[in-house]
Amino acid sequence: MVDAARPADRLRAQHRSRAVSEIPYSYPWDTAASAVAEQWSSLEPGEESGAIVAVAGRIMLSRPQGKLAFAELRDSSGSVQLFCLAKVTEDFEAFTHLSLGDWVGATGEVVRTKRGELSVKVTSWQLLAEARRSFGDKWHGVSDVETRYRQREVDLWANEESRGRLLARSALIRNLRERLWGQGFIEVETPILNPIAGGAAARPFTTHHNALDATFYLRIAPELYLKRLVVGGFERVFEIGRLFRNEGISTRHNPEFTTVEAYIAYMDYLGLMELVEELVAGIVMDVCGTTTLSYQGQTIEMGAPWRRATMAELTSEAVGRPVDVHTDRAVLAELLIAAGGKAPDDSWGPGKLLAELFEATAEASIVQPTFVTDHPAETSPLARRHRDDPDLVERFETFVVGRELINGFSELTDPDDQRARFEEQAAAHEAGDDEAMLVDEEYLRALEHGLPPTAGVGIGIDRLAMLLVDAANIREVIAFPTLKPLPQG
RNA sequence: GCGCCUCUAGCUCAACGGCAGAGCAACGGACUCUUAAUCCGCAGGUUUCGGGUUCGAAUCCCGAGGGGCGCACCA
Repeated sequence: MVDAARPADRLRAQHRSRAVSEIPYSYPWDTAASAVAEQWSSLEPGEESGAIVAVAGRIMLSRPQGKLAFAELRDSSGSVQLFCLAKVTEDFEAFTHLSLGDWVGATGEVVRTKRGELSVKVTSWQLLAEARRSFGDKWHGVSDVETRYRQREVDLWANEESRGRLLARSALIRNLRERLWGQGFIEVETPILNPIAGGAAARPFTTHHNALDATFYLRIAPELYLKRLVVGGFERVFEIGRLFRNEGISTRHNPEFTTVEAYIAYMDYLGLMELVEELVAGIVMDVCGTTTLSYQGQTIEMGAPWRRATMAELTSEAVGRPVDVHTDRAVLAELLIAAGGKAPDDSWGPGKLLAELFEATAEASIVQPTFVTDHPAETSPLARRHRDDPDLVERFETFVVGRELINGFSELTDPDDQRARFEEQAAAHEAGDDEAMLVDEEYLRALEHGLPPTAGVGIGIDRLAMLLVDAANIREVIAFPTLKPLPQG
């Protein structure tokens, strides 16, 4: 648990506080720990390189030994040993009293010790920060989950795997950006404070702007704004950013989470599926070095192409009889009840029933990346109607290990149809569905200026990161996951 | 929101109705090639909090709080 300084920690601070007044404002380091290992790997035991380097980092282990002292210094690139001698090292006595966790800058010659450890033979060094609190057991690290999430700085200091997970996430986002830039996309930013929370079905967070005396909602999706930018003439746009949904927290859900949404003019959902599987497979290859992932004991093949099947096909397969959006309502409702799904509501049409039936039966059993396509129009108010069936839309969702990872479609460009769909949603909202959308007049006006045929997609970055690093819990790939605030006092 | 589990020193864990302990780190000391160094010494606790049962509670019971997992919610 988080706590004020306990006696042992206070003692530690008192003993060492004298040194803090001498902490410099900068340190002129010139060599990363990993660079020492790479450049002087051929030094023989006992050999001295003649090269003087300055390194900086955190003391992870300290082994003072009389007139000698060894310490492991870690920076963001790796670790290097510091080797001190009373005869050579300035302020040697103080060095032997360093604590685990202290930050130090050190200058000296690169040598390999008699016992074969590549080291910096320190001539001068400086304390850069003292660790007034210990991080815990140098062997076991910190495993308490609450400490790991609430005090991520401690987790990162103590646990190599935690550092690796966040680094992989960073590599993923960088790779994604570079790929999209390379394909002619421009990166944009759209409002997080929205007068209407649109673009998805979810309960929003509410806030208030004092000067305007207006209610705002934290965005639940950037979709509508991004399409307005396409209307404005940006033919390929994307945004990487945080979305906020006021719903339950689970191993797969954090109230604020990160997605990339991308819109491409002149493309439909068929072209988009190809773009998306190539994009994601490429990222996985670059970050992991392979497209074959091991996730929670299962082997996942992320290489393109991915399986494609319609929602009706997969649902039919799962329930053992053919069903689709034209199947009689009563039959679908009965199958849904039999499958133990959500209790059917009288207001639900066959589209909603089919979607629920899919979720209750087929969804969880999809392990390998699969494009589930051709959703009911009823549950997809922003997607364009299917060219072969007006009760369906041209949409896909990608599921991996039973989870929705990606959602995309041919965008609805017709303002009249969009208004009709909004009005259906608003009616449902009126009837008590607080996740249904409202009519967004600003968006409708934008469509009236002309949205060309466009395909759009959203990818859950956190969930993709979970796959890449084999994390069972979304909190492992979020630096500071949402937690219940601790009681005051 | 519901169910099950869990909370002991800075960290990792013992003690399971009978004196609250160990290892690590911290603090003091010895040691001229260490690798989780080794050795000697010292200190560190309202056992998450509040009630109750009992001669006696970290341990059993009730309540509160934090956390984990599952369910629900999440197209």
